[in-house]
Order: sequence, then C-alpha cells, then structure tokens
Amino acid sequence: MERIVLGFSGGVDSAVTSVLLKKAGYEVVGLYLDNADETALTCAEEAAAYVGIRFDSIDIKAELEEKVCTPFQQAYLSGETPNPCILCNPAVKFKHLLSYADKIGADSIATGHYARAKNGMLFKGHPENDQSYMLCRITLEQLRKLVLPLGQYAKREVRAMAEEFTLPVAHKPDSMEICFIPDKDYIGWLSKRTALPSPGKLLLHGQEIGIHKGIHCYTVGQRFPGLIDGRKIYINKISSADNTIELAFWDELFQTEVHARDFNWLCEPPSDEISATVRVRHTKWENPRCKARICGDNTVVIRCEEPVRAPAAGQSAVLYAEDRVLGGGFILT
RNA sequence: GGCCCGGUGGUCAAGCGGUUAAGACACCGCCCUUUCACGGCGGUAACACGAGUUCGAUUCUCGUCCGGGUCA
Repeated sequence: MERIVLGFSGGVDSAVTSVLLKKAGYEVVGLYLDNADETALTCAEEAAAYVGIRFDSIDIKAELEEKVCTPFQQAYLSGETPNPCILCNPAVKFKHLLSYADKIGADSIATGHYARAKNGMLFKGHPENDQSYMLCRITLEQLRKLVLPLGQYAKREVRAMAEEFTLPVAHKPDSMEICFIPDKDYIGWLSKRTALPSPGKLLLHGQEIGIHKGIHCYTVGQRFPGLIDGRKIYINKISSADNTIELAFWDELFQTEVHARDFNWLCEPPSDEISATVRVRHTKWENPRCKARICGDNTVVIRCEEPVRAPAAGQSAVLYAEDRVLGGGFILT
C-alpha cells in the first residue's frame, strides 16, 4: 500500500481529503503543523482518530517565524502587502510534508487545497473556490509528489461528503484568517513586535490633503474613508521612502503593466514572450489576458490586454495558461 | 445693539402643508475570502425649542435659543 503524508489540520477539507485518500487505497499519515495552539492540536488528533489514520505533529514555530512572520513584518514596514500563505506553503508547510515523507518512507504528499496536481503540473481547482493562487510558489519537487484530491470539487460538495462520511467536523467553520494572527488584527500583531511607521502625508494628484495613520495600515486598492468631490477615493501608491500615501479615484487604479520579481516557474521558464492570463490577487473575478516575458534577474514583465485593478506590491502575480498555473512572482511597485 | 441669512440622523444633504422624511459619507452586521483588499446585501440613526394658523405642520407665522454674516 502506498504511503502518503497529508497536511492535516482537522478541518473539513483535510478530514474529507483523508477519507478520499483512504478510499483511493493510500496508507494515510496525517501530519499536523503545530503553531502552539494546543486546542487545535487536540482537535486534529481526535479527527485523525475518527477517520482512522496515523497521526503525528511537528513543531513549526521557529520556521514559521523565520520564513513567514519576519518577512511578513518586513513587508508591511516597507510599504508592501505581504501574502503569508503564499510564503508559508513552499517554505514551511510543503517543505515539512516532504521531509516528513522522506523520513517515514512515503512517496507522496497531499493537502486539502482546492487545486489540481497532475504529472508535475498545477491546475486551478473548482472555479467556485479555486485556491491555486496560493500555491504559486511551491517547488517543482513538492509539486511532483503532490496529490490534491479536492481539486475537482466545489466546497459545498466537500461539505456534503463530510456529512456523508459522518465526520464530526462537517459543520466546522472555514478558517480564513492568517494562522499566526487568529484575531485578524495584524496591526496589533505588528505593534507587539516592532515600532510602527508613523503618520505621514496623504496626497491626491500631488496635493497634500491630509495625513495617514502609517503606511502599514493600507494596501493598494483599499478604500480610503470619505469622499472627494463626491467620489470615492482609494490607496494608489504607498511610498516608504518619504512615508507618503497617494490616493486616486477608481478609474486611476488600473494598470496594464505589472512587474513581478523572484518569479517561481511551475513550467519550463519560457525563453520568449508567452501568452497567458494573470491574477494579481486572490479573486475569481479578474483574470485578464496578457503577454509575459522574463526580463533579467528572474523578474517577469507582464503586459495585460485589459488593465488590472490596483496591483499591490508584495502580492503575487500568478500566470495561467488556461487552467494551468505557470508560476508566480512578487509584484513590484 | 440694528439689519440679513440659516438651524433635518454622527457628518453632508433632499423635501417645504398630508411622505414609510430621500440619498451620500461614517458606523454596525451579514455574504464573499485560507493574505491584504475590492465588491454585494442589509441595519441603527434626524425635522433645535415653545406658541400660534390649519382638519392636518418638518414644511406657513411669531417668539426663544444657537450658528454665520453685516452695519454704526
């Protein structure tokens, strides 16, 4: 029987995944990635017992701190908008799944992500709840060994399966917060570990019109409270160098050219310009066609046929060819 | 002090004899969402006060109070 290591949180997705893997004939080992939440650990252990899989946990605190929390903090302090999940997946989550698999002699790894992995390629999951965006930085080695049983399903189908399998977690709410900031107050979290950026000038079309609370409080595209000339205003640019924030009206937020650094290719890196579609945020409503080419030091220049709204430095630009994920890189200002 | 404007939800702001008293911003909630956001839906909340006129006054009149302007 083929052994597989499953990232197991004890939630609906990983629990259903474990059942599907068992049905597919795998010997499943659930690995809980422990970030110091004992209640969650106990829940996961109980869930593992319920579905009848081997269970183990591994302490990821130190690694999470180094590979995710620190860069996350640094990004906010420098006026970028980090995406911790995208950082965590390759550097912590999948890395540990893989090393644990090596340790116990398992050939493959699995998670409950809504995406599909096939022949070393990554594809979108069900359009209603695709999570492929979050996996854009995993390594090819991780991808080659990855099994994603939930890829074809809609979330509601997975919940239905959970009921069908009479899993106790069938109605457990989805977790959508950053795992190391469970109260969702990232500003509070930042304030406990570092000195926060101070207030600075707020500009509209070059004119100073007020002050902002600190660059860490905003992301490009975010609404700024109030109206100017009766119109809604949004964050358009965050500048850490002079501690200013530029506002703009909605239609000024759109860009046709996006540059992405440290691009992680999940296909053969193209030598020429390629056609693709691009996502600059984890949304399902925006996916314009574009041309992309590598430019120098692993930066990719993306020219969109339809402008994308408010690409934010630090978020990932992910390229797709139809359903296939080609790779992703961090958006530059 | 005289004269002139104006006082509607937290803010801005329609209505001007009979309305469930619009709308926007803010706020709150829900939905969406394994990041930050955007977006969608919904909700709380007001006619300064007192007398008149009128069948009826937020709406008209007169006072009072409070703003703002203006004139010696």
